[in-house]
Order: sequence, then structure tokens, then C-alpha cells
Amino acid sequence: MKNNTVTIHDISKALGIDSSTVSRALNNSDRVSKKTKEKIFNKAAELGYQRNSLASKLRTNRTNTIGVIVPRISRHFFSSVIAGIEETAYKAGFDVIICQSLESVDREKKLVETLLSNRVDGILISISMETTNYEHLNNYKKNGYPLIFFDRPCNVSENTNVIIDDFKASFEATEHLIKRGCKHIAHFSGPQNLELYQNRKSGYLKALQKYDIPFSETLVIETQLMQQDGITAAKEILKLPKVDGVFSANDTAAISAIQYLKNQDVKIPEDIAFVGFSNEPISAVIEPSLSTINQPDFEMGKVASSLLFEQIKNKKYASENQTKILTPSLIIRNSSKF
Amino acid sequence: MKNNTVTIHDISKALGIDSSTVSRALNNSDRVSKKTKEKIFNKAAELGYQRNSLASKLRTNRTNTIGVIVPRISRHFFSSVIAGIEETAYKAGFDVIICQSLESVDREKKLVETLLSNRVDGILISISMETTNYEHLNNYKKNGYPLIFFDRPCNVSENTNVIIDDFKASFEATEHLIKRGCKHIAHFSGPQNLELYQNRKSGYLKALQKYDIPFSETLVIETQLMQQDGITAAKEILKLPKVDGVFSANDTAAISAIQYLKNQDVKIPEDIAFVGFSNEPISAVIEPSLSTINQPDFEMGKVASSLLFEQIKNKKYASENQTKILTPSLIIRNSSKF
DNA sequence: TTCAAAAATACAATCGATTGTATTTTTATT
DNA sequence: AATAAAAATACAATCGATTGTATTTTTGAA
Repeated sequence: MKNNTVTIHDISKALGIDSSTVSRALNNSDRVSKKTKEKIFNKAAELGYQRNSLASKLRTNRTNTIGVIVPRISRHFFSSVIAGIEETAYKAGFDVIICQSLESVDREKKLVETLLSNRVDGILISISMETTNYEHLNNYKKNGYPLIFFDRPCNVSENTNVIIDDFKASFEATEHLIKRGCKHIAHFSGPQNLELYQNRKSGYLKALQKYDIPFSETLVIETQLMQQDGITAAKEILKLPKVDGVFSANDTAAISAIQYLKNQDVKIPEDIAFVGFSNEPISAVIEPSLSTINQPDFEMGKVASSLLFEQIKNKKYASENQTKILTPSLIIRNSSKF
Repeated sequence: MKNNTVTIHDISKALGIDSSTVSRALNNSDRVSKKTKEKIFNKAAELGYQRNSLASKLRTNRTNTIGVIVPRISRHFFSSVIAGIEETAYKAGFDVIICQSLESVDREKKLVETLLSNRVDGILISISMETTNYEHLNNYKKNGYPLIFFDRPCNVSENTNVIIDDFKASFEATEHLIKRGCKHIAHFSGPQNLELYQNRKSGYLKALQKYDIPFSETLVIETQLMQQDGITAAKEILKLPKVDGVFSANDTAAISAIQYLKNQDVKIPEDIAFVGFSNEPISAVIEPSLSTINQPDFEMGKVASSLLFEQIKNKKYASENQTKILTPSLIIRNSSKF
């Protein structure tokens, strides 16, 4: 089977011009005269030439491509981060390869392998919930490979992280519930191997402590925070005495819990007030609308990718451990109105 | 700047074995003895060898990668289709490059260029709302390049399309409104350059016709069906006399319209009943929950990618024009309850 | 017109892996 | 032990573009 794609050599032969000159012309090098460039451009168009990026990348050892690994692209937060990344990348002339780990470490490992074997110039990653071991990432990081963690940080070694201030936001969310009058506040918590969920829990605890609210471990319900988990958690708190407020570490679980509780004739926020986390679009339109934490998602994408491009351009930064902390904000809606 | 990545030649030198043998060993060819394979595997692991896919792809002229272009990954429908595609691709040993056109033709064109220059083995595309001209796609299709349209079909020439039966679903949705008692049904319509929106409108018209419901062009409000468009459309129908039902060509516009109308003290469904299209997750949880058309999204991804892999394996299929039609279903919820 | 400098173009090696063919080594048969 | 067949390995070209260096052509100043 003959391959009929057009190469610079076809152009070269057709015009009797060396392929090196053709290559330079197509890259608009000033080592080629205007006249020959013209000829080459025309012939290239005529033959339907299309550069083979694989060959180019192989030769130059530069792909102008970065990889992004997120748990799920369908999560609004992540697709917004990706939008921010793509905007920055576009300006910098980089392509972006988007991958989803689906919260599986195995998949994550394979994705990293694939990205690296395709020689992306750098990787932005928000690790999966299952990820507890960072070897698959740190090996490459050690080689000075540009790698940046966002949203879900990795602090086991020197890394660059772009995160939001989960502790502060969670503190504020909980404080808001307290000021509103809640006395028995439960917390829907996520996997504690993710620092992010540790921080959200800490913020919650800190607020209780500040206001001298008695705390019991039974108030913390740790799940994967999926839709089904919200229902399970809702059932849990109904068993507990007097829970009148819930700070959920994400919106998804809060929303399904609210739905369930409403069906059980629990009044939101009168009986139980809710604050979620993430500001999923759905939160604004459910009934009652969900108070939540808005994260600077788009900005996070821009910041993380800008840092990555800096590292790519200037390798020395790659070894520097820096953490950028972005500030989220509390949005008060009906689920926690007075 | 020296490049310190490990190649098969490093392994070759370290062991005194020819690089061709190393390559064959790493590909588990049976032309290499077990003993040497062992040695090579060990050395590869020791040196931290990682295949350079670029070189491999260049040489073999096979990338085992397909490209997917969708308008937006954040749309639930598309991320579900992608999930279906990825599942099939994974089984077939293919990688998937996900791209979003953001409904811009220019971006779409660039994405196609990039995918082709990276020599993906085939492309799955759901065209942007702006796309009216298919040259950027048909040129490649003519070369026998495997290309499949899904959801938003392209019938200007011989193409393979995977679509849902928009006409039938829209007919049923409208019929449902009629049977429910609606007499003045408006239609939120999308860009008519997309066949999909033509079909949805046709189904709506057909239903009106079947039940002898008088029709006026003012009842059809054509927009981009974004959130803001829903509000605009809602204002429109308030100006019309007696509109008591709306069939919206997507959920997004329906939802924002409902929100707006509720604020204007219009009762849904008592005053105006609504049926949307797409079954976005949000539709199930808003108040009232939105009746809508559920699309077999995941299945669509599986079907489209299976077809593509067939075309890739067996080029002769590529020239065959076939259209697969999947059947959606009406979900009746509170926004159109009796 | 001459000739050095500058501009334009050609030559050839290279990126890393693959693969058809050639050569060497091993195995098995007589 | 001799030898053909089979197995294992080595050689060398190749995929398509890039790039350092060499060569040719053009330009312009003397």
C-alpha cells in the first residue's frame, strides 16, 4: 500500500529546489528569497501539502504541546479550568491534549505514559481520588520535566501547585452556617488522601472550634461525594440527633442530599441549612438554590498554564517549588438564608 | 543543551545488541529469544527507557490515535458521547485526542489541521453551529480519510453520519404537548444551517399539522439556544397571545426561559408547559423538573467510534455513505404534567 | 570589470524507531 | 561429524522534516 501524502520532497522534486530550502520556505525563514518562497507556497497549496508534525517534532525535539489530565471533563469546574488553559496555550502557540483519568490511578498512570511517549513539553494534572502514590509522576519531575499540580495538590516532595484556599473557604462556609444559627453542623467529607479534602475538613473544624461548638466524629461523613453518596449521607444525618446544618465538600453530594431530604419532608433551610462547594451551574437553579463556594476556575487554568509555560521556556524554574494560592468566595443562596 | 532521554540505541550500546533487536524485543517479536528479551527488558527498566511514539508513528505511518472534535466538552451530552468513544477506543487500543471547537468554524478548521498534521488515523466530529461550508472536511474525506459525523450530520456529500432521530423525537414531544391540551405551542429553534435543528423544527411542524393546529411563523423563535437566548425567547412568547406550551430544541434555553417566566409569576406547567431536548442532568433537578428528550449519548459514542475503527481497518468502507440513526425517548416530567 | 561580502541555495547528517534482507548461530537430522 | 533447516541476530535503509555547513549566485563598492 503506497502512501500518497505529500511531503517536502515532492515539492522539492516538482520544483527542482532542494528540500532544505523548501523546509525553510515553509517555515518562512529569511534564508529563502521571496521569489522562491512564492513558488514553494503555490506548489504546496497545489499539491495539498500538509506538514507532518510527527517528523517535525521528532527532529526538533519540541512538540509545542502540553498535556492536561483531569478526573472528568464533564465536571464544570474542570472544563472551566481547561478553558483557561486553552486560552493561555493558544496565545503561547501551544496545543493542548486533554485527558480524563475518571478518578482511576491506573488510567492516570497510562495517560502519563502516553503523554510522555508523545513527548509533550509539560503536564498539568489534577490527580485522581485514588492517587496516594506519586511515583509515576515524581520520576519525571525529577528529570526536570515540567509538571504542575492544580486544584488537588501534591506536597510529598518539591512540586509546583496551583490551588485555592480550601481551608479559608471552608472556614467561612462553616462560620456562615454558625452565624446563621446552626448549632449541629455536619460535614460531608471527601477522600482524605486528597489534601484538598483534608483542608476542607480542617476549615470546618476550625470554625466549630472558634465558636466553641461541640464536635463529634459522627458529624463527619466521608464518602466519594458522588450523587449516590449524597443520599447515603443524608440518611446518615437523619439518624443523628438535631443536625441543623451541613457543609458539604462538594455541590454534587449536597444537591442529591437536598433532593432526598425534601422528599422526606425536611425543610431546607429551615430544618437543615446547606452550603456546598464548587458552584456547579446546577446549584444556582435548584430549589432551594444552593449556597456554595465559587472557585476561580478559569483563572486557575490561566495561572497554572502560565507557570507551566514559564517552566518550559526556562528550565531552571522547573526545580523551584512554588505554590500559588487563589482565593475562592462564598456565595450565599437560599439553602442557607436566614 | 544535550537531550538525555534514553533511546533504543542506548540500550543497544549498553548490551552490545543491535538496536533492531532491541526494537523487536520491546515489541515482543518472536524473532528475539527469551534470554535476550529478558536482558533488554531489564536494561530498559534500569535506564528508564520510554518509547518515543513520535519516531514510531513516523516510521510506521500509523498513530493508533483518533481525533474527536465537539463544540464543548462541558456539555453533558458531549462528554457522555466522549465516554462512549473512549471506551471503544480503549478496547481497540487507540488513543483519543479530544478537542473543542467552542462553536467556532475557525477554531474547528485549525483543529482539523492540527489533527491531520499529527496524522491521527481518523476523526469523529460534531460540527460547530457556525459551520455552513464543509470544504475543510471534505478535502480530506475525498482522500479516503476516515471521517465520521455524529449528532450534527453533514449531508452535503457522501458521508457517514451517526445521528438520532430528531424528527421523530420532536414530533413526539410536540404531540405530547398537544395531547396534554396545549393549543398554542411555540418552538425555540436553533441555527437552521444545522440539519439537526431543521429536523427538530420539522417534527414540531408535522405534529401541529397532524392535529390540525393552526400555525404562525411568529411561534418559532430562532436563536443560538444559549442561556441568554432562553430569556430573550421567553420575553418573546409573553408578547404573543395565549402561548400555552413550548417545545425547545434544547434544555439550556428551556431552563433559563422557565426561570425567567417563574419570576414573572407565570405558572409552569399550568400557564405554559415546557418540553426541552437533551436531558441535561440539570433538567431532572430544577423546579419544575423539565420534560425532555433523552438521547442515547454513550451509545452514540460507541457506535460512531466502532464505525470509525471499521473504516480505519478496512479502507473500502470509508467511501461508503451510511447513516446510523439512534432512537431517543421522551421523558415526561413536571414541566408538562397534566 | 573585478572581487569581496552578502544572499540564496544545495548537501548531508540527524531525530528514534521500524523492518526487509543478510548473516551468523543454534538445532536437529542423517 | 556433516549439513540442511530453523532460529537469532546484525546490517542498512527508511519515515519526513530540520539544520549546520558548504557551495553557488547575486549584489555592490572600488
